[in-house]
Amino acid sequence: MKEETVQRILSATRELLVEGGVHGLTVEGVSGRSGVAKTTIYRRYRSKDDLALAVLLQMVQDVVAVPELDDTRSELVAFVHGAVRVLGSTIMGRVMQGLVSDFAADPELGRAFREQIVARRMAEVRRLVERGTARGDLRPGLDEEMVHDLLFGPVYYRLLLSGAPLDEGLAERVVDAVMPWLTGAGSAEAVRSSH
Amino acid sequence: MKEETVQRILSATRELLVEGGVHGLTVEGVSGRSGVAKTTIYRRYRSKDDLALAVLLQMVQDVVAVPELDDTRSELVAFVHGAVRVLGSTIMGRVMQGLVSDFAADPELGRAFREQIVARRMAEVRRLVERGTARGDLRPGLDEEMVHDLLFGPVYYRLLLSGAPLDEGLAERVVDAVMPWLTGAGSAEAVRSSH
Amino acid sequence: MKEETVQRILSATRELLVEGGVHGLTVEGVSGRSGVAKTTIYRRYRSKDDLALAVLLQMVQDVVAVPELDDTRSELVAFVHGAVRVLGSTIMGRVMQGLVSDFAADPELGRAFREQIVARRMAEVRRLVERGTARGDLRPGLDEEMVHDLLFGPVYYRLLLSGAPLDEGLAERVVDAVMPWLTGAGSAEAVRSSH
Amino acid sequence: MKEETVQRILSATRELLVEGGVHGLTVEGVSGRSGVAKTTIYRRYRSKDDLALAVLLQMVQDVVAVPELDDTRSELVAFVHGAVRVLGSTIMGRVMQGLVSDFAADPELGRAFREQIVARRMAEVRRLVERGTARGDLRPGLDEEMVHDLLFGPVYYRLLLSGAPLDEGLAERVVDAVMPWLTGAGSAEAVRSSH
DNA sequence: GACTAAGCGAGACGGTACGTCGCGTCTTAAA
DNA sequence: TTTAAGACGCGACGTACCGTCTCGCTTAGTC
Repeated sequence: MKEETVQRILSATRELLVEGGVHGLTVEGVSGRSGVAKTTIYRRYRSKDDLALAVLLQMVQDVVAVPELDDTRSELVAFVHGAVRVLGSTIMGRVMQGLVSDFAADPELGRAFREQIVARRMAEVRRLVERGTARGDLRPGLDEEMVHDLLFGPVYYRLLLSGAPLDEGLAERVVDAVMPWLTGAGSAEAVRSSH
Repeated sequence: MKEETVQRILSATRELLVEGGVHGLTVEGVSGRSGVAKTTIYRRYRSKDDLALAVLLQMVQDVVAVPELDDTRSELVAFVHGAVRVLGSTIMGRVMQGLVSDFAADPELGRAFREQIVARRMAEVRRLVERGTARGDLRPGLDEEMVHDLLFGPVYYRLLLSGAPLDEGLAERVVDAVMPWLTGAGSAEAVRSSH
Repeated sequence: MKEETVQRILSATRELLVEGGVHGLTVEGVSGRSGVAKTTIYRRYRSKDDLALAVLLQMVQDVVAVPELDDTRSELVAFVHGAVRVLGSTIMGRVMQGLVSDFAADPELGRAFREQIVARRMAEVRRLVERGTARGDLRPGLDEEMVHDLLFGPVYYRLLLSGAPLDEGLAERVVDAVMPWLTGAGSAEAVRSSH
Repeated sequence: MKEETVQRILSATRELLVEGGVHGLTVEGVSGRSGVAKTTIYRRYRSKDDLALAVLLQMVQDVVAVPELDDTRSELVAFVHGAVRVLGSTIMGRVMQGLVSDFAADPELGRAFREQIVARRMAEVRRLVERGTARGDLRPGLDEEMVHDLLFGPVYYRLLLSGAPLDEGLAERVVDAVMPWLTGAGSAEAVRSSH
């Protein structure tokens, strides 16, 4: 399969996504704009969501990587901030909004998304948590999945449901809210016994 | 419009939502099953999403209410657990999955959802936080929106993206993770200075 | 269903048939030329062959009728000549050529053709033969189906296979060749014993 | 082109024709089943009909030949019966049904068919008529083309249009119906003057 | 025995049309 | 007036084959 063809498809897809989101994306449109036959597109992508996902994955490749910093809090902020930025100021936000319903409707697609994005993010969380624990920044015994959900849940909640802005300080505010639990400064037990 | 007609429409809609989610919901189907003409349905609901939203709102009416309990932690757990339960074990989960993309695509719809559901939940959060602060359960100066996002973000993240289960203990785990921050047991400053 | 719509469809179909035969007939083309949506066409006609058949039937309505004449030979000539003329000098010839393969491929279509055209023609043959026998023009005991096949077989053979022309005198030549058998002037037995 | 390749192509074609007629024949299918590349097939056959015709011709090679018998009637019966049999009980019937429309659509193809099959049959008719006339079995001055049309027209009419069966006795019935005219036992003039 | 030229397999590709789905609009007649 | 009934235009879907093309890999035939 010709590499050039793939690139033409993805470029056209990206353009159409910018212009009208996943909703405005049609295989016919991509075919028209890219000059690639509809058949050829279907040869490679099962559906228009598959196409959109491909673009999304292309954009996310580097988002997951988090540089090693001095302290865990900064690393977490950088990590979350990566998501906030890409979701808030690129087309990825709109694409995510448009795709999310299809993750549930098309199991294959959902699986792809979870494997490519959620799982990677999860692995990164695990790595950061381990490093943080080793450093003594974090308390031992953390439930990494919960860490993950708490860090990114709020971000996606805003993007998908509440409509609240993904602003600059968001990542920091989220991390700071979770930090006390992460460090164990105020354990659940302590809290429960505090009244 | 006759009340009975509305009820027949909504019943049929609910049935179809159960059977095939938002994706399997078609105005034609509702018309066929309810015996109400398509025209009549369109007179009342701008689109099929509008219909689905109507059903969703109907189901949510009572979900937001949280009984007054002895301590704030229990109240929060009850509050979050309400969402976990309704999203995890009724059709509301599937309906939400199916609707969420349309909230971004159809502004009117998104606005309706935010006003009817997000805003109510937000108000409830505000009420709980105020009461908790008054009681001394919570520290003063909390950012209610962040509280809201932290409590519900993880739940929706699981439902919509990670596919992780909405299990029984989820609400409690989330609340316990946020509590330290809520009580101020481990302030961000404390954390930052802890290394 | 609006009568006007049907007429627009059939007119466009007829035009396209004239221009390119059944091969050049496409539902999309009919839709484009008639201004009737493709969907609507499919609502009424199962396939493009069904469409072509409809046009063909429309043209044939009056072909089968044969006026009552003085003698049977003239009636038969008129009958066969009707077919020769319509197949040789209208689009019906091309349409028949284009459809015939589909009669075998699509049973429904073949059945329709046989019921609407073959069976009617057969009935007419039967009528003519009976009248002829009653008159004394024809011998009794004729196998009407064989009469039918002998009168029209050669015409269609030329149209579909040999490519020989459907000229003016054809009907007469065919009838005259069959007449001896029809009248019994030279019975098969006589022939067999003649050498 | 290697002879073996041709054979593999034709075998696969024959199989596919058996399974689904001309309609079920696709170049892609032939390529797949024969293991011969599509390109190679197109190098040799202009279209799928060309392919089907090739198979058809291969089968017909020996059908035209008629053994010399004692009397002309028997020869004609044998001749017609050859066609009835091959069309009625081998794939040739289905192939003919499938190809006939293409004879009109593709001039090249139609010409090939007429030259290879119709013309040969025509020549054979001419030969039989000449011999029959010489023998005194047939009257002089016969229009051989009409003889041809009358003998085979009914057979193809049944195959292609009326759907009537190509049964055992058909050839004999057809020949017996034409014999009076062939022998001149009842001349057209006689018939016309008979009332 | 190496060297070219042709024939071939593999399969990507542009293209046309297919027949289907569901949308939302519109018209008509009855209640 | 409101409704049921349903025809309609429309846009897109995903599929099937078509016939063309390019690319290496054989495989002879030629020097």
